[in-house]
Amino acid sequence: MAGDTTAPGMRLYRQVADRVARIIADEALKPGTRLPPERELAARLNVARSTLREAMIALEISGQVTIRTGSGIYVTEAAASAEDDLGPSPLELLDARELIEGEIAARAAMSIDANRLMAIEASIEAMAKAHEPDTHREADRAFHVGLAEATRIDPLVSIVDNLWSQMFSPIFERMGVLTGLFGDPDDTALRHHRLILDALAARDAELCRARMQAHLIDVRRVLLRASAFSSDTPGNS
Amino acid sequence: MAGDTTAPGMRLYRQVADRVARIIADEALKPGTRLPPERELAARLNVARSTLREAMIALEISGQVTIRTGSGIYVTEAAASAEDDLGPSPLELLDARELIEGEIAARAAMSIDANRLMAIEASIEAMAKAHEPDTHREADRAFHVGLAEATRIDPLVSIVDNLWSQMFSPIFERMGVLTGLFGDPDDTALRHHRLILDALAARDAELCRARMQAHLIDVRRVLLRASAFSSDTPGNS
DNA sequence: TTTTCATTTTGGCAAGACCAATTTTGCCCC
DNA sequence: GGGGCAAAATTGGTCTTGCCAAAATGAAAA
Repeated sequence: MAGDTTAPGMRLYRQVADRVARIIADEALKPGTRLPPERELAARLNVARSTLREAMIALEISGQVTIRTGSGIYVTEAAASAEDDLGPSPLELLDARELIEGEIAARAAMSIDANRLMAIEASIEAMAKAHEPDTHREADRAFHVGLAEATRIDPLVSIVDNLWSQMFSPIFERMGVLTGLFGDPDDTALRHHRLILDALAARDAELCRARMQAHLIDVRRVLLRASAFSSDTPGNS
Repeated sequence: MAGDTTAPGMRLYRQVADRVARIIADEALKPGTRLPPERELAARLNVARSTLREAMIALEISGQVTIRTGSGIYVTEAAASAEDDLGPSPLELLDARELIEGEIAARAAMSIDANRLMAIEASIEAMAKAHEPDTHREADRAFHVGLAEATRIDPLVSIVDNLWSQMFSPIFERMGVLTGLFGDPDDTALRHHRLILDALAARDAELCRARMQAHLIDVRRVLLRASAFSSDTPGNS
């Protein structure tokens, strides 16, 4: 995978933006460093200045560089670490999820309605029938997000959704954990989801919280076991 | 030129991007709608095509439009609601904060070290000495974020930080609530922060949670009182 | 009606020119 | 030598023109 970073079909300004971003990362340019002038960069990358310019605007919008009229283009803080940002460690994410989703489960038990209950049940069935990791994972996500939706507190939905997305950051993928979670022999996750659903239907907030926490602790167990096959420890950095 | 929406000092491509975004919002263009061709748009807005092009790339990067070579520029889903997206209602955000920050406080009580404790104490002192709303608000933020940091769970820091940022979305500002919070006669928030600090120093998790929740409930009270002066009710859409 | 293909439309990219903000340079004066 | 100031060089900002390639269009052919 040492090959090109960008597909040849992609528009030039994107390829250029990627290349410049890579230069920043590779040469470990400190925040505040000034990039070569547009004209020079354009010449070096064999593109017109207009194209180079579009690329820089793309980088500016995504917060990687700051353009100062008449002065130059400077790399920002975000850019320096953009490349090797592995995100929070999976275990840390699980810490956060245990703390938050436990409460969400409890709250959901009190505020859930029939429709949400059905939606969550549907996600469980979908997970049971899933033949591929992707489908399985998506159903899993639907369950946890659905629980957040049941609280009727929108910000919580975003938070759970975000935490979930981060679970599949590069480092996590590299550990091959998703397959580990999917390949769990008797699908403990599925069993746990069903247990939570029962508690939810019974409107038992305490039980919900406890079972959700137990579920996430088990995810941690699977996670640790899966990462044992990897040479790296899952600890951050 | 007609009354511009954006400051004249801003670079043209940004002004153009804003104007196009406003057109999309004003005319309520549905996702999938095709915008006029670049040449035509450029002419209508009195800018060069290259500039119009930079603006469209900015919009593309920020996910508001999709550009298809040889076909046209189409508005995406995100764009349609971008303009009138007031974000979650403040009360909803408080719901989320009560649920999450209560647990964070409890957890912080168990994992905080001397340094974090000092940092949090510093934020309280800063808030006490604050003469302007901005300074006061910043110290307030430092307190809540500091608490999250004390848990040593990074994702929680991001979450608290985000929730805090959203508290000051357009709708919230419009309600003049920040001044309301700042102008609180005897600064109840400051008193509450001190109480939480005490519980934190005593490593009393339960007390921490309770006091944090009490604090946020009080914030809600102030919030509601402040919004009473507004014609709009703070309820979500 | 369906298919094919030339035409038109639309975005993609390049090159050159000039303007405006900023930075640098060099000179004058103290 | 040091400080201040103005010209010059540097650098991003914008416009214009030109041509190419992909996609959509519509007429002609099957």
